[in-house]
Amino acid sequence: MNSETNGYSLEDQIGFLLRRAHQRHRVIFSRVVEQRIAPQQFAVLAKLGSIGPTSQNLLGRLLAMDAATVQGVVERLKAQGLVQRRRDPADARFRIVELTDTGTGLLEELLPLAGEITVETLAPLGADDADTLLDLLRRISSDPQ
Amino acid sequence: MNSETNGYSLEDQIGFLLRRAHQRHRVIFSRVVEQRIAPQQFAVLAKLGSIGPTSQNLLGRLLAMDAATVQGVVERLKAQGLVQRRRDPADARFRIVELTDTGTGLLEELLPLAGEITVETLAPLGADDADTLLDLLRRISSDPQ
DNA sequence: ATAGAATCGTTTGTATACGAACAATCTTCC
DNA sequence: GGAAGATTGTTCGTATACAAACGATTCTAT
Repeated sequence: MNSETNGYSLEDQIGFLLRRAHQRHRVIFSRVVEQRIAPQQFAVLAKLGSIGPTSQNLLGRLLAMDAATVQGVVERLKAQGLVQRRRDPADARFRIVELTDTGTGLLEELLPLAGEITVETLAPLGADDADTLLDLLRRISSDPQ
Repeated sequence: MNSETNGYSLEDQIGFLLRRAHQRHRVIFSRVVEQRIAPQQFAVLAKLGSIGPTSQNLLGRLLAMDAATVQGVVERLKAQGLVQRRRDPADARFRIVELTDTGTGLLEELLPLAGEITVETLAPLGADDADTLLDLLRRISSDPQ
């Protein structure tokens, strides 16, 4: 089996291209925020900043993160003192996650940089193509049937 | 700070959309191959199938994987008996990775399914839009400056 | 020939991701 | 009011991903 005997080209598969694009994004993210925070950790801070204190599970759903994954992300944020957790008095199952003052401070510092990350990642494209790409990605970002 | 006081929308950021699209792809991949192999493990098998025995590092470069990452992927493939490793007699630094018969067999079984994964992932789009998406992704998949 | 640079691969530490099993809690519904 | 079922969050196991430090080996320039 070799390249002559099959027509499969890894480099043309959507999975490979998504992975590459994501890699590029991570590098840019990391550089722009100067390694001060990891991407998903920032996503949690941003979401908390826009909707306020929330249960961990809802947070996960809003950010498209697995319950086990949010757990880890929130845990790491807590270890850095950026968020805190408390039980919901009305329902002891819930754990309300909220920004600390430190977390709010960092978020306010980083928010202005966030748009820059998308712009830089899309830099090889013109404005129209960039919009098209975002639109097409939105259309395939729904859950599979 | 809340949604009224800042114009940042996480859901419109390229990183979030790439992540979501990648998630969708993983789910489809996993279902189509019936959990018989992980995505990057399949990528290694496919690459070995098309170019033959290769050093681990070159394999990584061709697949856009970090040296440490390929190491792990190859290790797991080896544990399953799908590839084997030997030293390059000409240069003792290199470790040549090659498919075993079992690995070749599995690859031949799965290759026909591979195209299906891309097709299903792109299913929400028409043929033209799908081509456009692949093209746009290719253009932002290069390494950042 | 040899010191210094470069390359290859490994290991360690950190950060996602997700399936599966589980305890605690809450809701439903008889 | 109590059993059955649903929901929330945790833990465990596995699979990427990548930075950084490292040992072994090879190359390069003198």
